[in-house]
Amino acid sequence: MLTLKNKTAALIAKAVEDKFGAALLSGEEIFAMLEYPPDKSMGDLALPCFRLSKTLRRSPVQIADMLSQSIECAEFSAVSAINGYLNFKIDGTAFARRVVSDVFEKGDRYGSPECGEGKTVVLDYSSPNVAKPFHIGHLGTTVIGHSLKLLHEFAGYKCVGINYLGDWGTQFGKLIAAYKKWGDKATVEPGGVDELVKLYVRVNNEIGREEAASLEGKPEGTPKHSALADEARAEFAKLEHGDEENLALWRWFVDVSLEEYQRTYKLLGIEFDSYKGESFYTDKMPAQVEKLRNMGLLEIDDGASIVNLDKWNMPVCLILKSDGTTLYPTRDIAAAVYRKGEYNFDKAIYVTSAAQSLHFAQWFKVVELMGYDWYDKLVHVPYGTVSINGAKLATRTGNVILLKDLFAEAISRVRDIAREKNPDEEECQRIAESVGVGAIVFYYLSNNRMRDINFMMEDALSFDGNTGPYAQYTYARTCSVLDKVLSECGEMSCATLGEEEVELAKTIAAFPERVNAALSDYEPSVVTRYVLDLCAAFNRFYHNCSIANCENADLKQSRIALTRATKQTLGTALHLICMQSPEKI
RNA sequence: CUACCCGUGGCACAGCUGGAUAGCGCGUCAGACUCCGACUCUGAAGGUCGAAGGUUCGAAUCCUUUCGGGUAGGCCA
Repeated sequence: MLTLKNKTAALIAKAVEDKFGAALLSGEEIFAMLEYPPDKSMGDLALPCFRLSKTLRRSPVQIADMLSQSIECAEFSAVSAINGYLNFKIDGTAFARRVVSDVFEKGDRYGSPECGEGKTVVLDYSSPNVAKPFHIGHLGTTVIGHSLKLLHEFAGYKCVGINYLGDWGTQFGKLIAAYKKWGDKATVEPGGVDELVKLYVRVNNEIGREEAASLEGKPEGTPKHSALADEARAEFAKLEHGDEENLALWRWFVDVSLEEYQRTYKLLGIEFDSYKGESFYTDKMPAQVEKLRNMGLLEIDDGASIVNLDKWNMPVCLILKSDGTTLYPTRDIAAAVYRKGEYNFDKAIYVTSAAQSLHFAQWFKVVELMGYDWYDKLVHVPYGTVSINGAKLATRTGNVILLKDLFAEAISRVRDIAREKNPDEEECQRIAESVGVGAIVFYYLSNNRMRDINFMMEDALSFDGNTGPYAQYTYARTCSVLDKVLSECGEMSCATLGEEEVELAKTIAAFPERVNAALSDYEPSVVTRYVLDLCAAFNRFYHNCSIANCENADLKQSRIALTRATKQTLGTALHLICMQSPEKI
C-alpha cells in the first residue's frame, strides 16, 4: 500500500499540473494528504480536496471532479469524485497478486523498514533491583523494551540489550547485616530471592523498631537511632572498600537473584547482551564529576553539588550529596558516557516508568551542558503505571503479583485446556508456556504505553476476544490449513478474488507502515493492534472461503498463497511483540 | 504550589500531523457448524468523545480555561 500511495501521489501531482498549470504541489505534499476512507465502499484511498481550493482557486467539488477525469492508472478500477473527495478504488485482484508476491520475495524480511543498516542502538530495559521481587511492575519495561529491541533488529539496527541491574547501594549493607545475623546458606540457596526479600523486610522492620524505641520518652526533635542501621552502614562501607567476605556475599546475592530472573526471561524469550549493573559504574563517576566541576557547571547548595537548570524550567539536578557521595543521575551520566565509548551508539533508549520522566529530562540536559554532542541520541521511553484490579501496587499490603506466579498461573490454565486435546505431556507444556505467557504479554502490549494499566487478572488470562491466544490460534490455523495442502505450491493465479480475499491482502499490505509507526513512536502496541486486524481479516476470509476444499483450482492456489502470506506476516508480527507462534495449539 | 501524563458506550481500550455515518473486544440480546481446528464468524442494543469557550469550510483530534484521576518535584533509586 505504501508504494501504491507513493505512486498515487505522483499521479495526482501530475494531474494537478496538467489541469492547473505549473507544479503547484509536490508529490510529497499530496502524499501527506492522502488518507484511507472510513468506509471501504467509498474507495481504498482518498484525497480530500478542501485544502487545495485556496491554491487552486476552485471549489473542492470542482477540483475533485477535474482531477478524477484526468487520472488513469491500471492499478485503479475506479477514480471518482464525491463531495470534494477524490476517491480511488484499487483493482483488488491485481493488488492482491502484487502484495503476495512481495511477501514471498521478502520472506521474513517482509515489513522491515530497512532503515537501521550500519547503525547501533543501545537499549536499557528491565533492570530489576537485585534481591528484590520481580513483580508485575517490571513487566512494562521488560516487555516494551524487548519489543523495541526486536523492532530495531528487524529494521536492521545492531542492538545491544542492557540489563542495568540495581546491584549496588546501601540496601546491600542492610542485606549483608541481616544475613550475618539471621541468614544461612541452607535457606537462601533453595529459597532464592524470596529468602533474600524476607531478610530485607526483617532488617527494615527491625531498624524501624529500634528507631521508634530510641525516641521513646525523649524530647521532641531527638534524632532517631538504630544500632542495626549503623551496622548496615558499616557493612556497606566494608563492601565498598573491597572486604572479601562482603564482596563474596554480595556476588552471591546477585547470582542467586539473576538465576531466578533468568527463568522469567527464558519464558519470555529474552536474552541480554550485557548485565553491567550499577556497581560497574562506581569507579567511572569521579571523572564525570570532575568534568562538571572543571566546566563550572557545579554549584554548591546546602552542601550538596548541583547543576542549576532554572533556565530550562526544571528543578536542580543533584550530582553529589552533602557528604560527597554520588546519586542516581551521577551514575546514569557515567553509564551513558561509558556506553557511548563502548558501543558508539546512534541511539540509546531507556525504557522506564513515566514517574522517572523528570529525572531523565534533567540528566539528559546535563549531558548536553557537558558538551557531549551525542546528547540528542538519548531517548527516554516512558510508560504508565500498573494497578491490579483497580488497586495500586503495594508491597506492604501484599497487593503485588510476582511475575513468576503470574506466568505459572497462566501456564497452568492453558495446560488444563491443552491436555484435553493433546495427550503428549511434553508438548502440552511447551504449548502452555508459549500461549500462557503470550496471553499476558499480549494483554500488556495492547495498550498505548503511556496509559496507566489496570491489570485485570481475568481479562489478562482470558482466551476470548482480542487476546494473545486468539492471535496464536489464528496462526496455528494457517499452519493447519497449509498442512492439508502440503503438496501444492500455492502461487497467486489469475482467478478473480472476492471481497474477503482482497481485504486480507490489503491488511497484509498495511504491515510495513504499521511497523514504521511502531518504530518511530516507540510504540509496540501499534503492532499488537495490527496483529488483531490481520487475525480478523484472516478469520473472516477463512470463514467465508474454502481453501483446501476449494473446487476451483485456480482460486484454490490463490487462497493457499494468501494463507501462506498471512502466516508469514502474522509470524513476523507476533515475533515483534515478544510472542511465540506455535504451529499447533 | 509547579510541571508532565491520562479522561471516548456498563467494563477495558483504538482513533489524536483536523476531514465523509466515532471503531474493536468483554459483557448483554439474537443468529450461523453434513464445511479446511467454534479459542470462529454474522447481526442488534448501547456514546452530548469529562465540561465550557475559541480557531476552521470542517474538531474526539489544534488553542485557552476548567473539573476529575495519576506521577514527579535538592541529599532514595
